[in-house]
Amino acid sequence: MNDLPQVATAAPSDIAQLMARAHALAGMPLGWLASHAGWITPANLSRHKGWSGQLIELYLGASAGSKPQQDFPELGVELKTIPVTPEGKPLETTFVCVTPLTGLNGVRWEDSNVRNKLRQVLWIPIDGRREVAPADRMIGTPFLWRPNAIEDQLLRQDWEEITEMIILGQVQAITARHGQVLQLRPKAANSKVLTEAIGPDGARIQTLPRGYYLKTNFTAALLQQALQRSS
DNA sequence: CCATGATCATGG
DNA sequence: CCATGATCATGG
Repeated sequence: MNDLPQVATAAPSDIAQLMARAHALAGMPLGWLASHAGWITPANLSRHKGWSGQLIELYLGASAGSKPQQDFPELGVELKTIPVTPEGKPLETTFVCVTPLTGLNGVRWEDSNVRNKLRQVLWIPIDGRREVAPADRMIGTPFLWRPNAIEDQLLRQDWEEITEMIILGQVQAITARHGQVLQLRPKAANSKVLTEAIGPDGARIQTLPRGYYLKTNFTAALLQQALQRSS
C-alpha cells in the first residue's frame, strides 16, 4: 500500500521516486491534500485556475516559479495535470507553451519549445467536473508519456504548418481550427495585451500573444492508452 | 453540447 | 509584458 502523500522537501532524485510520489496521490481528494499542506481550497477555480497544478507541484517537489523550462529539468520531465470525467475523457485542452512570433526563421521542430516540453510528460488526471467542488475532486492514476513516432509526426506536422504561417505574416489568420492535434490560441490576461509579430507585408506588427495547446482528441487517446495498459 | 476565444492569479 | 499554472463562458 502507498504511504500517505507528503509535501516534498526536495526535488525527486530520479524518475522512480517521482512516480512513487505521483502514485501516492492517486485516490486523494484535492481538499485533503490542500489542508494537509496548510492551503485553503477555493470554492471554485474561476479565480484560481492554476491552483490544482500548483498543489500537485508542491507534493511532487517541482521547483515552483515561472522558469521557462521543464518542471523537473534534471529528469527531463514536464508535469501536466489534466481535468477529466470519471470515464477518463479530458474536459479541457492542455496548454503547452507560449510561442515567440518573431525570429522563427530556421527553427526546426527538433529545436522547438513545443517538442522540448513534450519529450516526456508526467500526466496527472484529476476529476475536473464543474459540478464537483474542488475539495472533493479526486486525483487519478498518473502515467509517464513519451511521444511515439506517430504522435511525434502528428505534432510536427501541426507545428510546422502553424510556424510557417507565423513566419509568412499570417498569424492573424490562424484560428484554433488549424492543426489536427495541436492548436494555437490566445494566451494572455485579456484580449488587449499585445506582443510583436510579423504582419502580412513583412513589417513588424503588434498582436495578441499566442500559445500552443494540445487538442482534447489527442489527450483523450493518451488517457485511453494509459487506462488499457493498467487494466 | 463543446470547442474557440477570452480570461484569472502570481512572480519577476 | 512575459512566463508559469490553467479554466471560464458563450457562440455555433
